[in-house]
Amino acid sequence: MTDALPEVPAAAHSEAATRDCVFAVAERLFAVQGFKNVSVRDITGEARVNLASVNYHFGSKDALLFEIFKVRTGELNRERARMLHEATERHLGKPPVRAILEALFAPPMRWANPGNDRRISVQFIIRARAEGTPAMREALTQDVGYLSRFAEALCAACPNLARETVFWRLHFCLGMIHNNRFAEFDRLHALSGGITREGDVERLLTRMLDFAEAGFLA
Amino acid sequence: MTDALPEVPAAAHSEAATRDCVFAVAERLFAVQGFKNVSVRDITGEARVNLASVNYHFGSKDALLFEIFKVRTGELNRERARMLHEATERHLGKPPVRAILEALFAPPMRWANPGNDRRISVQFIIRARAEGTPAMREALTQDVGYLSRFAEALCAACPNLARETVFWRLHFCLGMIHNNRFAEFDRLHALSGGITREGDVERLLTRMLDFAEAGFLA
DNA sequence: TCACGCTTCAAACAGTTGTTCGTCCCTCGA
DNA sequence: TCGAGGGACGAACAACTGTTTGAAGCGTGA
Repeated sequence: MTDALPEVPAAAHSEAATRDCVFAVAERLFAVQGFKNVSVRDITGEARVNLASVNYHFGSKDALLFEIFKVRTGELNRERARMLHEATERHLGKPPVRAILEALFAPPMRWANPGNDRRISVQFIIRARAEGTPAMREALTQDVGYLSRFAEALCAACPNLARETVFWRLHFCLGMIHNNRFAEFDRLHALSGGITREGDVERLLTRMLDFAEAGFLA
Repeated sequence: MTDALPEVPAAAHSEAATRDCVFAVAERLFAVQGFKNVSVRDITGEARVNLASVNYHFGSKDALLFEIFKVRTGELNRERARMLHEATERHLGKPPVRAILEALFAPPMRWANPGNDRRISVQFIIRARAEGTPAMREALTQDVGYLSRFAEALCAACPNLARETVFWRLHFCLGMIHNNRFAEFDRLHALSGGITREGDVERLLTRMLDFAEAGFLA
């Protein structure tokens, strides 16, 4: 065991390099292994920073998780809101169902494109939703704001549907997204005998929109 | 702290009462709090049995989780297969899409009915799928058998669809089910302002079938 | 009555966890 | 040149983790 060479001494930059590095490594490890399966030592070890860095820069391990969650969901929701806004303008205030759903589906799907930097962020968000802490769940419940805009747009696009029905179908659509985890893709791949490839994200997005749009207009 | 009264001394029955009790308590705690958030001491404490019971009866904490998972998924899949078989006979070997999807959706939805004993089992399965251990993921991948029967039935019911498309849409349907967690219902309830009640499970099942059937026939 | 098995029990084990402490380094402004 | 302060560092802490151990309790059949 002579490979414990310190090499570069954690890059003693004056900027907040260690903080960013901890953030990035933690996001990746959390996304792949889950929150409770990753220790502070795993993070600081892989990031080649001191053990105390997490508590110094973020306060606690839970606060680190919550910070990543806040940042990433904020980015995602802003992008979704932007696309919904564009669709609203493009369709003169009354976007059709498919355009609304595209604003909901496209950002996470495009970010999850293999090779995209944000791919791991999407996986983090999906996992965080599944095994979130009480603090995160509360934040999600209060964060209902951006989603309600989608709900209202859908209600306007489907005036013949009861509001209750629109909310349920929106719930079903969210389920379609949140099921797009690595493990689920692997399982689908095994089930289909290998004919389902997720390489072409745009194609998959079209598939999801076809399915969800038809379901919404049922 | 004088309330540590032993009361009934863990019910020294001759049958495997402790084993069953550990099984039931562990299932409930796992379902509500997640696997890593529940310690062996939490389980044995709530079950009022000795700490070593888990390792004695199940071998390890992981093996206990895996055992619960095997039992519950086995029950669920058998019920699904039974309903698919019935639908196949009822429709003379060619069940329509809706009947197939009902065989897939109805068992977990009916079990999740408030007041049903199996409600907590459904929540356990959903959570286990989300944060499963590698052993469970492997079991799920090999367990593809019962699902492939659904895939084949759907292919037969939709001869105009490409097989690839059928598999993807089946994947979307599974996402709709797996999103039915307590936390998601709470969030939907907050989003809709309280108009979405999950009390009537049959109604919800109908909603899911309406949505999924239309999506499949798109 | 004895001895054998299955089960339960209290206690301890060794390892890991998140967090905190005091010290050192290095940079920037006076 | 000096002093100050933000940051990194190694080390230690106390709590909790899953698991193991050896003894004790227990009912059953000989």
